[in-house]
Amino acid sequence: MAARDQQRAPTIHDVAARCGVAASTVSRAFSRPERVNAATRQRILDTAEQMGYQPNPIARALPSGRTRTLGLLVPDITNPFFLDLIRGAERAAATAGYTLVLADTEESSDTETTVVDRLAGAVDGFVLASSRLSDSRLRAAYARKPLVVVNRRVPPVPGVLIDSAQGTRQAVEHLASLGHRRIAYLAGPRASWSDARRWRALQTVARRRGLHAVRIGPLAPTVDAGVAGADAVLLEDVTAVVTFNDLLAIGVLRRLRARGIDVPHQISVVGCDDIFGADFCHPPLTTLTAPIEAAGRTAVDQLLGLLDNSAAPRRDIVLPTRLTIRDSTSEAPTRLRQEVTG
Amino acid sequence: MAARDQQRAPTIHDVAARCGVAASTVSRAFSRPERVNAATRQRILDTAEQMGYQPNPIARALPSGRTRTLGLLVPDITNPFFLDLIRGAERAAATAGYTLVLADTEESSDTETTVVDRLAGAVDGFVLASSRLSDSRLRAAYARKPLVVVNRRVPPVPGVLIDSAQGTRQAVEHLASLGHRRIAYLAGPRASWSDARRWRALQTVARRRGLHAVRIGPLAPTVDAGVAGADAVLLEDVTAVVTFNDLLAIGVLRRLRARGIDVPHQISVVGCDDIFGADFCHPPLTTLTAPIEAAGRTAVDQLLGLLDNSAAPRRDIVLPTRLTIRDSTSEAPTRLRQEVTG
DNA sequence: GCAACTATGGCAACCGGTTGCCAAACCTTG
DNA sequence: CAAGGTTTGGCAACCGGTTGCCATAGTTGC
Repeated sequence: MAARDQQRAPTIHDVAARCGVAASTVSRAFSRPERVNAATRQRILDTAEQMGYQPNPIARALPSGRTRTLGLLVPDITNPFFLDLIRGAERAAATAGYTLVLADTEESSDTETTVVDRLAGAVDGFVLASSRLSDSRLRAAYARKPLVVVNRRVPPVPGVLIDSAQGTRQAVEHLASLGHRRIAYLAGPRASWSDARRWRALQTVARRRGLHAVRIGPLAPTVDAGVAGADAVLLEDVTAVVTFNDLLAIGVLRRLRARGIDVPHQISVVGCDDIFGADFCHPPLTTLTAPIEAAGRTAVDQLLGLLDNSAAPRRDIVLPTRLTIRDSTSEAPTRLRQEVTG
Repeated sequence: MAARDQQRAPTIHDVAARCGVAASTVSRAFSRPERVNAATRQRILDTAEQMGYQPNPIARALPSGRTRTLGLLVPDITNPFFLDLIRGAERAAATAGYTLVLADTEESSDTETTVVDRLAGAVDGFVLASSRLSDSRLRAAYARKPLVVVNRRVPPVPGVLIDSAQGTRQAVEHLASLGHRRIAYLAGPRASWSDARRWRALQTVARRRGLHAVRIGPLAPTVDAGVAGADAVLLEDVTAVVTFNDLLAIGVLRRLRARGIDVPHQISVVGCDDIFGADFCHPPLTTLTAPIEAAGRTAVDQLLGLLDNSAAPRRDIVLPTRLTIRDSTSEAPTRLRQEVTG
């Protein structure tokens, strides 16, 4: 079976020859029906069908400069958070007849730059999720190509933001009403916009409710980091932990369990995102449910809007989170010291 | 900020003009360094660098017919199994300097055909994971384009197979040694190659060990189907369930828990794949660990091998699974009837 | 019956690279 | 110094479509 003999795909010229017309007529039969006689057109369409003609997207893209392809860059495919994001983006792209190119930037700003440069000529625009690029580099990229960022705020680059501030408020009030007085926040990556937002929201509500809040981190947004973070939490005199994301929370649950600490009765844990698994880990995780798939979808829709620049001057789109209460939170233990510090 | 003014990217001609050479010389400066004077070449490279020239991948692909892009089609992005597969494929593609196009075929053979047709001109080859295409359609596609299938055996199309037969044998022997005599198999989709393999392996070992095995299904490979399947399991007089995949197993765990049935002491559960979450569900799942990411990587490597048809006539690559014992299996309950039937 | 208009299809340039072929310039060598 | 060989760079065709412009034929109106 040596060399595979790819039979060359029929081109517009093959169809034209078979029909006895010019290639341009065949082209128009597809793209400008009104410019060609109905009978001729039908004949061309029939022959094309019969020959199995498929327009070559590459050749089509060259003159027009439009590939009907979108690039989605994520810092780490490994993270299930991005699974939902990819899913939403893929759905939206497919619906619009666009193709999605997926790339992992490996949490590296340099890799991200390289990939953007390499792909720039091959896609009509980018969705950069949790970009590690600096603001200025993002703006520079935006000047070259249509671009939407997810979970970054870099005007004038349009962004889709999952805002956990509101959800965080709910989470802290939930904890407060359960009698918790001292809580820890397990922070995410230093550069994360979401992390900053969440910590600020948490602090604000904690102050208003008279709770004491300590920040631990920054940490990588992974299960392993959560395992390590749990030990740090135990050094603090707290009865509840709020984590940057569910991966961290799951790591915390695992470690606390290994150390024989009962969740939620000794320590309550609140995650963020409600990723796959948050509902069946042990105990099922109280978490901030984030519309991740919607974010992916929205980002692509925004990008498509940018592409036909018909669209009005756009602003960031903020999607809210909400608290989902499961079994990893309960009343604060009474046996621990709980003097209110302020 | 009305219409975005995309500054046109510099082309080979712009660089050529700036250097006072012909475009072809610039092209050769990149692709055939030995065909151009070292000094000239350096001058060109410098100007290109300074002008921010990036070769246009589309234009490059047109004459060569090679896009350095691979298409990965999965039946359902929602399934975390494919997350690992995507990850492996993306890594392998990136390593080889290839770009990955991702598409969801929505479990539909027609969608899959459409997507393959649409993408055929834009990619150098396909990886079809758990394809829903018929054998003949797969062979037809293979005649048109380099192609690798995952978890399908359709000679002469090269395949990467995660073979759970060996692992299934281990799983059944594990259950047998724990005293289980009657086990149920929760089957996956009807068209699944893996499902057929597993059921056959399970039956064979069961017979040899004098166990009774019943098959329940076919079922969709989802958590919800597992929830429903659990009830069917309870109608059978069994002490253990082996499921087609972890999603089903997680559904079973959830349902049994809801019905107050203790896993593993009343019923043992064995999953398959060891997806994200299998280690932290409750109880942590005994499962067949499948090298999913390796499968994605291998499939892409196979495909790349096909592309420089240097490669020798290739055969299917079979990757083994192995049993990972966690806490969802234990000794068979003694209070249940256990007469050996057979 | 002729001018003016419309419908239809072909020609050729173009998108941005790649590459076969040729020619000029330079280098060897006897 | 001439003959032959080697370097080096330019020209032009090509990949497979799209599209502006023109020509022809057919239609309409007066």
